[in-house]
Amino acid sequence: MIFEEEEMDDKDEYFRQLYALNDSSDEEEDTNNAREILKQSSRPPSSSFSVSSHSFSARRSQPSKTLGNISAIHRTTSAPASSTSVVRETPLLTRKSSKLRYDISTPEMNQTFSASTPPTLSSIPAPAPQRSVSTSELDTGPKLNMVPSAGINAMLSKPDERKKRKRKETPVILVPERERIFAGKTIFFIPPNDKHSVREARITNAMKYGATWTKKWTPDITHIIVDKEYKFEQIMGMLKPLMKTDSIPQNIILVNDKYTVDCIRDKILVDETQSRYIIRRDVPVTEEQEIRQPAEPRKALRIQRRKSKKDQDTPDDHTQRSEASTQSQHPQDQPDSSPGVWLPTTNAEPPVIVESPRERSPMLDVALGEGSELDTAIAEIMRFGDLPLDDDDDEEERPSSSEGNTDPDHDGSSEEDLRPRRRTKKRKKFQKQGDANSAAYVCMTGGTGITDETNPNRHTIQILEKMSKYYGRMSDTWRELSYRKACGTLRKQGVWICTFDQAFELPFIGERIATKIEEIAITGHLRRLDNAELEPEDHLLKLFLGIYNVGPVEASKFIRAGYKTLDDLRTKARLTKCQQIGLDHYDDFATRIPRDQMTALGEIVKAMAKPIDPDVNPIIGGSYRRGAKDSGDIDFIFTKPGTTHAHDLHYFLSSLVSRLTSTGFLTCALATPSHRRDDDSGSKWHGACVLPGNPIWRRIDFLLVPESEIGAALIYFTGDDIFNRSMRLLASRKNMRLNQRGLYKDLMRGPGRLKLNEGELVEGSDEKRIFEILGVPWKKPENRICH
DNA sequence: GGGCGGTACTG
DNA sequence: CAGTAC
DNA sequence: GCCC
Repeated sequence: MIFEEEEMDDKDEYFRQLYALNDSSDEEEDTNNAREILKQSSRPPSSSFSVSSHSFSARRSQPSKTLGNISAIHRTTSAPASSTSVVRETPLLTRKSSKLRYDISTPEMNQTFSASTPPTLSSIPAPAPQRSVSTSELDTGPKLNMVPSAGINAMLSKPDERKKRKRKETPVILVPERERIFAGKTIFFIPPNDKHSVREARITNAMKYGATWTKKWTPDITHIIVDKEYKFEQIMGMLKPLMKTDSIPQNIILVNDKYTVDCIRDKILVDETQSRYIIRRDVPVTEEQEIRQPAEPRKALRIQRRKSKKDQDTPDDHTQRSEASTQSQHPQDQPDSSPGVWLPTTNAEPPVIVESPRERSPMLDVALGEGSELDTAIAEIMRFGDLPLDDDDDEEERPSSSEGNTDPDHDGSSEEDLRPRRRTKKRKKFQKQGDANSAAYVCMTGGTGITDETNPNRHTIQILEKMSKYYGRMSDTWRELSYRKACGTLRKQGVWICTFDQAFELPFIGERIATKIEEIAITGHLRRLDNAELEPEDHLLKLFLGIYNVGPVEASKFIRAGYKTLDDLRTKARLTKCQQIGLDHYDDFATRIPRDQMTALGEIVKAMAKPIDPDVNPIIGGSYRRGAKDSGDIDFIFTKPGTTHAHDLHYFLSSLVSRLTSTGFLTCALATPSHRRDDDSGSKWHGACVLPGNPIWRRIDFLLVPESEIGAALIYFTGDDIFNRSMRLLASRKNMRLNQRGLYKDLMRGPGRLKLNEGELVEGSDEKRIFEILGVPWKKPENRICH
């Protein structure tokens, strides 16, 4: 399929450049069980592994050890060679400039490529200019070489029309006229293409704000934006032949790539002479270069980014700051519902913003009452000052908030200690800790599953969800969980979370995820994910894990055995009965069930249940009860007044199942209540069913619940997962225990949180009471979507 | 540095 | 008990 | 991964 091919190419190219740029991705040293298992097994078969699998004693003697090792590896080892070697590839960029070639051809060099010609006048209506020109001529040939020695000419994509690769050409949508800070500016980027996604985003953004992008040297260039990898000498080497002079004209602003970012962020053309925009030199500054590239910014701004700002923070600044920051958001993102905030339409843009974004006047803090519109805007600016701008060169930022300083309230008291405490320790509101402090529990706030297109964080969530799933595949349980929780938080935000600080403030979003959120906001990608999904094993894992009853261990075994396709499994692998079914209906089970079909299925079951026992009350749980538009499977809870044991409903279940089976509604059983021990339980039935007229097999679950436990069971079967776990965790923090049977109190836990007793049942039948007792505000099912 | 929900069914 | 699923 |  052509499309995919192209996609691949794009990706390929993307990574090539990515690595070449030495964007030291924040490589985690995470590896994973599955991969490790695979690795282990890829050793020669003679290794101990095969022995252990054959010899009971060997296996017996090792098991825990093996596991221990694995998880140790899992945690601490550096990534597998394969991934590190790729990433660490050294940049080709720092080659000597002496090798620059000056073979710049002159002819049509003077043609501006600005997409749809300069919207020079800010009065131009704003027919979204297409960036088509700029992107249409992606060079596919000898992959564009970003080595400076190749010179600009080589960097320019050849307009050859060989296979024209169409790329999604998202037209640039201009921001409102008055925000077009780059209107009338013509920008020349180095390298002069948009092949690197980060640069592409940068260029697109600039154009959104009114810039004209030129890929060729023209007289009307006003700005040159240079990727940070380039040294001054290299640039001059490249530019001289174009300019035909030895120095850059006075009227052209030469800055590094932080410049546009800052300008857009501050909605103003920032002072380009700041040192942070200077392009570094290889050699100590020789000033025979009379270019307008001040070695030191003339205006010694004391704005040395967040640090200095932080240092000025007074203690009370803290409180205000944190208070404000939980409330304020980027103005343009404020949901109109919030009162007292700055709205884009109210053109109440505080002048202070433009004046001197970075120098906050203490006066302002005083002058503005809380809740004032400016207030939030200012808080925002203050946050900006705190931004870990995208400087990657002097890496090692983000000191991992490791200061043990737990009470931010009175630490700087003695003096403005210069201790660069970067951020008020991530202190989520809630200080009451006598009791389980509630911020940590999603169930307290619930979640609105605003997943639809209206959610401003949709894209970010999608990507983070992929990360979560990826880690799930890798059996990295805890990272998976973390990402899911982060998604839940993000989902609840009414505004677009696009900066590190913004994200970091939120519960369940820490340093690492906040960084990723910012990256996603800026580039639209997450390198870590792009990376991860490139791993070939990952595809297989994904494939095999899709089989019902195949988990990480089995899937790894399959991969280890060399199976590549589902057909391989069909013909070669030994599968359990359930797995066989799962395989046969791989696509079926992967297909979501639309809500109306859920309802239809429900009607069938209910109709069948009625004659068996009219008192039995069937409830559809799961995502359906949460109001989902579609579901992965359908869950039924059967309960009946007066029952106290699931056992009381066994007769019902067996009758129901046999009747539904005979009508052809149920197509198979995957797990049936065990009668092995007749203690109790035996309350669960898993299988598959079909909707008459529809060949797709659907997963269906039945759960028998005595009336006395229905409340707890509803919670359990309504979910979602994260909500449940959080409820249970909360319970356990209160020395209680919540399971699908009920809420128990006075639970004693020993070391290692071993259960010492069962606890005393306090509530099982009333869903709301359980919330109440746990101190959780009642949440309707549709507000329990946290994942 | 240790937590991370708690249970039921299969083989 | 390990593995899987809910 | 995040939180305590």
